[in-house]
Amino acid sequence: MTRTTFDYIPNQIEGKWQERWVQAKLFEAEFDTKRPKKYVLAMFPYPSGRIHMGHVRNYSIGDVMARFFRMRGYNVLHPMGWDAFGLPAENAAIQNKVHPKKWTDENIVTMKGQINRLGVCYDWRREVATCDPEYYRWEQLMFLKLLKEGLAYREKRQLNWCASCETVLANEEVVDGLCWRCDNPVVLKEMDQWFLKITKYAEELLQDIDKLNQWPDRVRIMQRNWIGKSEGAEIDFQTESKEAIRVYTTRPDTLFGATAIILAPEHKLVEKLVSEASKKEVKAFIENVKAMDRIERASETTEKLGLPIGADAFHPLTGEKIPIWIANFVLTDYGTGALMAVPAHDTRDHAFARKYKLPIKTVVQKSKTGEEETELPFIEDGYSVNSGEISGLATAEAKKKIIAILESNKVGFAKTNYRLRDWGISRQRYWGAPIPIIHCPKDGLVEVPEKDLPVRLPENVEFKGKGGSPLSQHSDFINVKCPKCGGPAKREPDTMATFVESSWYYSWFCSVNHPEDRALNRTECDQWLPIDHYIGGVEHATGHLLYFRFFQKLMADWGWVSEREPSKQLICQGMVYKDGAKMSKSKGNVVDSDELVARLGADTARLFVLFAGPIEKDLEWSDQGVEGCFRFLGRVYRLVMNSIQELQGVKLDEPVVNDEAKKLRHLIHKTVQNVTSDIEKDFHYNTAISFMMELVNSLYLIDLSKSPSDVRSLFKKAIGDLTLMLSPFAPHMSDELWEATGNKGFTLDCAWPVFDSTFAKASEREIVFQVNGKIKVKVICPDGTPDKELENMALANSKIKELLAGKPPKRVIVVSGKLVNVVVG
RNA sequence: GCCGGGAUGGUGGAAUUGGUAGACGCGCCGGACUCAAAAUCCGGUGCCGCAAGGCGUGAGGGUUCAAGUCCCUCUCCCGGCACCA
Repeated sequence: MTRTTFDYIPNQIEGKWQERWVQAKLFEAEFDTKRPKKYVLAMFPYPSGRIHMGHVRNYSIGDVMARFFRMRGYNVLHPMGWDAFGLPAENAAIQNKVHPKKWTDENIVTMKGQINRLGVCYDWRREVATCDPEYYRWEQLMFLKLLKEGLAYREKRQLNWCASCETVLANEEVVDGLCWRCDNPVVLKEMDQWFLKITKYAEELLQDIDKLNQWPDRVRIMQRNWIGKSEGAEIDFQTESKEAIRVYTTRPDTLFGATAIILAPEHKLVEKLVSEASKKEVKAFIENVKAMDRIERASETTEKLGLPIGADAFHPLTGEKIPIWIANFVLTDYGTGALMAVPAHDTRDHAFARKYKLPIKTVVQKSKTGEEETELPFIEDGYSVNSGEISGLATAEAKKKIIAILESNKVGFAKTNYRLRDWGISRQRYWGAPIPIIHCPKDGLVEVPEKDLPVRLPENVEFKGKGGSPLSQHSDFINVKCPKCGGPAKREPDTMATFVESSWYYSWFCSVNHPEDRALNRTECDQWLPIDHYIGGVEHATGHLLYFRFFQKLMADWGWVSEREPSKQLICQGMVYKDGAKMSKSKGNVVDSDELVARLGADTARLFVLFAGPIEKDLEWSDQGVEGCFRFLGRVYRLVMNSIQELQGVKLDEPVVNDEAKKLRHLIHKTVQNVTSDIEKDFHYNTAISFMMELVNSLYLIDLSKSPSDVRSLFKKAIGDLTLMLSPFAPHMSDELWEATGNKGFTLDCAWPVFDSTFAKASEREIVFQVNGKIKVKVICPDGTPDKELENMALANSKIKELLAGKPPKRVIVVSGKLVNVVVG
């Protein structure tokens, strides 16, 4: 049989099918109640310029899912859009004098073209770019709703400020404490900012993590830690001034072991309580701490410094005097900004007490009777001692009881704390959604009336990179009339963080046509949500992936949607590396999607990123590996094309009589079974592909011209099933082969191949005979050979007999269909 | 420091509940085709050994008839958090 007549030339195949798919509106999804739904979503990209291999991998993973589920009979929603606001566009504007909108729009056109050349099956009717006023107007409405509900508020916070550029910098723009653009030192500047009260949902966000059993454990753990729930108590320590110091502790049972009260240097009471004698020293200490930059101060390795302020507090239960200190490691914004130091039962307090010679008082011991020595610091649970009424109680009991005592004395109460902070959304930037607020000298903060939404970004703006955000310098935008009093007022110059846009885009995709009077169409959202499979990088674990859960809960509370969790399953794909480093322009190890597609085709590109390893693991790029995938597709193409002539008129349902045919039938059914289960079971694409390769390798060994009719019939079935199974991975070539083998339509509209488990089961098995666990003999037996028979065969085997040398076996272990292990002494 | 995840041939990676380690791909070696090369097709390929055989899943112990898989100790690598009272 001649096998080199057909060349696999992807360029002649792929563009043609991409056009046909669009013409046929093949990827447009409409909800229908007759079929089960699947919402497959890959995290939408920032339109940075061109897509990179990480995108290719991300979208290929989703595309195979979408196509597979569709062939399996699901109604699949598979949309895509653009996270279009953000800093790089503005930097491009400053550096290259391009308007951010123009820059963004052009990038979207480029990237959309690149994605389409990969043949990804998106329903582009649902596309959204978040910089579209029709999108962000609803976000502005959400902000106003949050404000009304007290879930959006304004507060002073420190920001990175470059005095030279006169601008606020994002954390990632501060490189080693210097401005990334001008290399001048970055300072902290206190400014008013808007916050969203995500902490109100801390408990629900935490509780619901338990429901996300199809999310990777590491992400669930990261979110749990990020929310950081801790249970304890707040306790008041009276002072000589009128005001008590309130501390937070997770170990109220160690109250009797407190030998110092330590305040954050910024604590409000420091000034009131400081003794005349210590004033100067304390002031210097505070100045010193403030001079330290944030990163340095937050570092655990920074030396722990403290200073007594010359005043005492009184133990709430014993009245004992306890010195008040300030220390650099006490945080203002956690708990109450004050703590009781219990040196005997806290590692850090212990070190602090030893350094400054504070008394160390043991109030918890290891064993109830105290016969076992308690090594300090003893931070585990134990039994209270020297603790008045709670002495003798186990830690858990002691906690409960001491809280009851504190509550009855009105000096303390149980308290739950979270490490989760409210979400700061103000950005002193142009390229973002304006915050719909007006500052009126008379009426204060005034909401922009809903009828005036959206607050549009002005287009005629200058980008100098100096003097603050361009919006704050844009007088037409800034100077407005107060909606309340009509007097002169100023518009809020800040825009919203782009994480706000990406917190709800997935629900926008549920509609093709959007209602004019509401953000979302609830019916359509309820039809499609939650996302069934959400695919993206793990770097969003405690950012986007927390924010979008928060927004889903908000939207559910507003009655916009029913579901309280946005995504059932999360898949975090690994990163793409080359030469041991992340692909980046600066390292010069970038592989361009378009170039690859032009040279070897989209199908090869897709196949490689899926075959090179499991989707959740990092992937090392290999040009030779890519070639291998191209070779495989070429092999498939030639196999099918070369068989068309031979298979003319061959029927699919010939009775199977020959052994060779039976073997082939088994192989086909086994392959369908394995490919199907590998895709279904956690999307093991790499092994699914390898099973198809094995099938192809076997088919190549069959010489059709010499084969009986049952083999020819099965061969025809094999290439049909193969074409369909390959369709999600290499859709262009599959459609081409499907047509070439005399079929009509698209493989995506075909049903996924099915297998018969009786044929998928092997008729023969290789049985291993072991002596003391070492493999000695391998024999082929019919499937289902009884254990007893296998045992007899092993014992009768000449080789085994020889090894036993007449000794009687001590034990014989038979594992059905697998092995016989003969144990001798 | 704490919390996760890893370590398998020359290489990317496979291995249901403990039951034939190394599927599939790459690379390499050989063969066919060709004047020749490329492409293609076929075969071989964990290590040591001529062979019989032995040794092999980061290191060392253990449990078991049987361990990549379970338990203990350790080394190294990657990721997250980083004084959270």
